Amino acid sequence: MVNKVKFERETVVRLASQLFWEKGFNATSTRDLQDAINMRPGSIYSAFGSKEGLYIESLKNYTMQIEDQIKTCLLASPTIIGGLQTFVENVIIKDKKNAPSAICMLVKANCEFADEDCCLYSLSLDLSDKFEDYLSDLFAQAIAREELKGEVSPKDYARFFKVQFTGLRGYFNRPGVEEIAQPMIDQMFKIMKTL
Amino acid sequence: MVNKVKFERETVVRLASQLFWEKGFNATSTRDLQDAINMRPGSIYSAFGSKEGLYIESLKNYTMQIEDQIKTCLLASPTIIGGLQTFVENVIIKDKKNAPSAICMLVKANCEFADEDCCLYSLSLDLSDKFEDYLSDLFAQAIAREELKGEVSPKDYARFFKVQFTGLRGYFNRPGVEEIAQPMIDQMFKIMKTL
DNA sequence: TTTGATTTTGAGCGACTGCTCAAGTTAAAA
DNA sequence: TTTTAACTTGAGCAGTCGCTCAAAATCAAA
Repeated sequence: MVNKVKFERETVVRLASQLFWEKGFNATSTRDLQDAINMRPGSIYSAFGSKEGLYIESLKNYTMQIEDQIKTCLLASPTIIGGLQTFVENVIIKDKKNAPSAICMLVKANCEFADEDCCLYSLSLDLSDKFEDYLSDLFAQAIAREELKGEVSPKDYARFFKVQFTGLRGYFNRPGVEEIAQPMIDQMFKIMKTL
Repeated sequence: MVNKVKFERETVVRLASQLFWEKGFNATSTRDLQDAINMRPGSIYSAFGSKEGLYIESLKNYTMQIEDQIKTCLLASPTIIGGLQTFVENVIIKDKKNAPSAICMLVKANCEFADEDCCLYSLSLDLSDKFEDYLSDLFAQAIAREELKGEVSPKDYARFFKVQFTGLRGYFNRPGVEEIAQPMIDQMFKIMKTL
């Protein structure tokens, strides 16, 4: 090889991810992306093939980051449910100031792509399924550790978690409701333990 | 007056509403709209001022239709909570086949417009607030009729309802999970009664 | 029937879109 | 130092966008 790429793929994808997360796929122009990731069209298209290609990699990267964030919370908590609650609090309360949007990028993707044949729509479903599976595993462990009663299946806990988490993030996607976030998260976990 | 408009404003706005709801604001081109509402650019722009103007009227119309739908359910039910549950079941289960999207158009709007200065973003917040107020009134009545315990404020019930409803609609925005909708809605209302 | 204010039409403008590719730059290997 | 394959650059293409406006069509009133 006589020459190497000059950009760091991971860094570039994270930057693109931030922009796509904030503005959505359609409202992000390739010029916006050029500025955000500091690459010219030729380089972008040789590295990612298309705007869609870059979006795909951005969305996968986003999902990976979410799972990493959960893993970090789990390591810092003696219980799985406690770790999950910290994660939810971090996302809804702590990160809110800096995050590109209060709403999950996966949910935004699922909202934006109406056509069921659209490959970005199916990608959002695939990643969402994988995330649900990951959550199911966690809840299975939580049941095994007797953190939860287990009268309900791990899958049902995962579904409940996703519905609550998505609903809450949507509700808090606006200014001036910060003070009620903590009690609503407390309520979510209190209810979960009674399922 | 020497000449009258030939289109029916209500019909046109409903048609536009369907298209905007399905595809979102950015992904709906003025050509798409022309075809959907059967009007030429000149007529559209003299009647609505801009694509944004038509969207604003469409979103307001959508919100009005939702409240009408709730009112219909309330009239057919002896209790307020029963009427609300029928409404939720209609939206999530019955309407799913025909509706442009499983996700509320207001939520889609709130997702799509990232810029806080964007007037469509503030509109989505305004309409969402009004809907929450409408729900609060309903829950206040439900408490007065002793359908709910009332240890929690009407506003808190409204918030709970919105979070659950939005979360559920997001979860069911995909094929192949139809059979678990009813139990999840039952769960939502069961939990609400214990608040 | 004629008039004339009003509405409808659609060709097409300027701006912007995603993307291409020839020319320029880079740096390891010869 | 020269060579050369790989990478970067950015002018610019073809297509689409939101929107305008002169001309045609409409129809109640005169």
